[in-house]
Amino acid sequence: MNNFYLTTPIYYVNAEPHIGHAYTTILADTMTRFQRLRGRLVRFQTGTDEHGEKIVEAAAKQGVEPRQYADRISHMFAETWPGLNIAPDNFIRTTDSKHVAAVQRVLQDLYDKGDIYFSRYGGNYCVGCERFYLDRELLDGVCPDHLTKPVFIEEENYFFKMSRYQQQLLDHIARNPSFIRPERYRNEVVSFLREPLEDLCISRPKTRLTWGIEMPFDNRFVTYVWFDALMNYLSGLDWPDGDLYQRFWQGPLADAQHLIAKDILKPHGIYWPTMLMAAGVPLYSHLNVHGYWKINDGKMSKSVGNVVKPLDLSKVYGVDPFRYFLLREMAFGLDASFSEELLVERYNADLANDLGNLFSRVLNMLSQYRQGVLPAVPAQKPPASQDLLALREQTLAAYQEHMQRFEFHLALTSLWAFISACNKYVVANEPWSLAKDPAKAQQLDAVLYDLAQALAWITVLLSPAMPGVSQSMAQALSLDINLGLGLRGQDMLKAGSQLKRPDPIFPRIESQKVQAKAAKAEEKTETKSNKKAKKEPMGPVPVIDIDEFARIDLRLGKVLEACPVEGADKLLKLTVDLGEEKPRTVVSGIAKHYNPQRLIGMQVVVVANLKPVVLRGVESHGMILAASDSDNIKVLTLTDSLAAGSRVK
RNA sequence: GGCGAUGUAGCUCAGUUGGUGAGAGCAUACGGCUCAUAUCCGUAGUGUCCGGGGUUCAAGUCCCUGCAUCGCCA
Repeated sequence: MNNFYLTTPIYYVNAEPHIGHAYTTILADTMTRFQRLRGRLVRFQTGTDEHGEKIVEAAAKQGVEPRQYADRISHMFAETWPGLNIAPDNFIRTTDSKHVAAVQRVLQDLYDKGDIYFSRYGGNYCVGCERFYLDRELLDGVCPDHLTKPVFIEEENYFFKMSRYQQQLLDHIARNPSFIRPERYRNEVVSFLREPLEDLCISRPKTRLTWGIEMPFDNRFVTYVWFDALMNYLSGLDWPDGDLYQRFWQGPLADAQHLIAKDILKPHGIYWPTMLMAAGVPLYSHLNVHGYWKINDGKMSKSVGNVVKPLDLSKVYGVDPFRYFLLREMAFGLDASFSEELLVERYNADLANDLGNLFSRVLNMLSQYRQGVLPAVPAQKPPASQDLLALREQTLAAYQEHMQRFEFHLALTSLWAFISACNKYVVANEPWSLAKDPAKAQQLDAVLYDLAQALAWITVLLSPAMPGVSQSMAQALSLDINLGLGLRGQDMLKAGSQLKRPDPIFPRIESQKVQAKAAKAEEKTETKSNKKAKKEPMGPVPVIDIDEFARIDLRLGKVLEACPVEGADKLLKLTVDLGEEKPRTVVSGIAKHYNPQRLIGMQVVVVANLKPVVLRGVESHGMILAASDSDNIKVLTLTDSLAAGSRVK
């Protein structure tokens, strides 16, 4: 079982990516990074589901073809993932020709085999719901959702003989208790399977729907939802003949798993396995099911929610802390609440205080007492050293066990117990006291050695959840994170290597600031209606400390291009080199005071970590500093020249 | 309406097959340290284990019922 295949659902393109999509995909990314760390061959697939009536409607609303519409939203999904440090190996679309071919192939096979049949049936059809209702489902003869009377429609369609595989599936689940996990979801499926299954309607006549995959044996119909959507897991592996299919699904080393949210349990826990049985394809090994994020919880959504969507919080607090929060806060399988407040709490307690501070204090002591050079392997270890090592091994075992079961929150909890033990280890040994007594130099060496090795080890175990941050941690430690040695419990840092003392990796978020932020947002929405009211009087500016100032990333930039913004008399669109891969676009309100030509080549100071904003249709990534009095605006510049991107403070 | 899940300290959750005083983290209060991002370490509390009824020597843990929240209903 060395080849690990993990999929997310393919996301329906009737909505833009939101926190639910992000959560599933971040979990999958974390899991696949973990499996890679263990040395397994890994394939991680996500993608988009693009057919169906809703897409036709949505496209029509925007006056475009379904294909065009699907392209646009699908790209939106594909482009969201790298921004969240998510790196899928494959992005599949149900409009891909190879997917269409695979769907038609399986439909033809099952039709030939007699598992798909044609049948006429009549029923109460609710136009609003686009579905048929059984008599017992109706409320006093009307649709329970729309409260309208359904129309009786008689229609012919194709059906999949799902009922034929019901018992076989029950047997399979009985033999493989963790086929569907956590347990609660297996129970749900099993209890559903105790009732007789009805066959699955898998087609729509083209008179009602054309945006779909045509039935290979009847061109009057397209296939509806299930075969189209679920088959992506196989078509993405070039089923039936591809090497990938062999390696990741059918072969003896294959371990294929799905990850879904609980709302699509039935299609994945019942339809999909029975479809696989019918097609003679082996079943996946595990269906992993997670819960829902409740967003409208507490004040946050009211005060800040208008301004900040959950996904935008990743930009405010950092992608990796955002990932950590999602992984740690939700007990896998259960529902959880999402709010900015909870995110900040988690960030400060776990990341800033426990981990960030440990990292900082250890590297700082190494730097102060040993010039950042890692001491040699100590001949004599302090008594608590063995305990720390034992805990490390214990933690490693627990961490791996939980990760294998998708219990991310427990894996991280166990890692944090070790981080906490490291902090206790510092206090117990008091390196600052040892440093004052030259006779205790060896003891000090031993303590620092243990702590540095612990940090390296933490860095590795953290890397699946926080790939970006652990990369910079590794850099400070001169650690090659890709060695994967962390999982073997050995010391990874070489004695004598030079460690750096980095800036705080998780600067603490001041809660007062958060409150102030929320208050500001509230104020903003309130004053929006009476915009004209007044300009804010310049009251006394509150005193801030150096840390607060340090949160503003000021950089030296060189203006490459400058031109007016159409339809705005005050704005200039500037292209500024900040020493990054690509120059940035920055919009500045100085058009009345500067001729664009004069700005080109000028060195300016840019607020580099300002939240991007769209001004007159131009997206601005930063702000140019300028001084102004009642009549004039003057851009800040340098009399000498320095490299673009230099830090200003 | 049908099926299912959940309801344990202010918050988020653990509590194995019913059995020694009901736990953890965060938040709160107090004390200690000073290497560190006003961080870390230690100590302290609080709970009609959703309500009601039942089984049992013994129930947060099993049964019935009510309430609340959530999901699914092809």
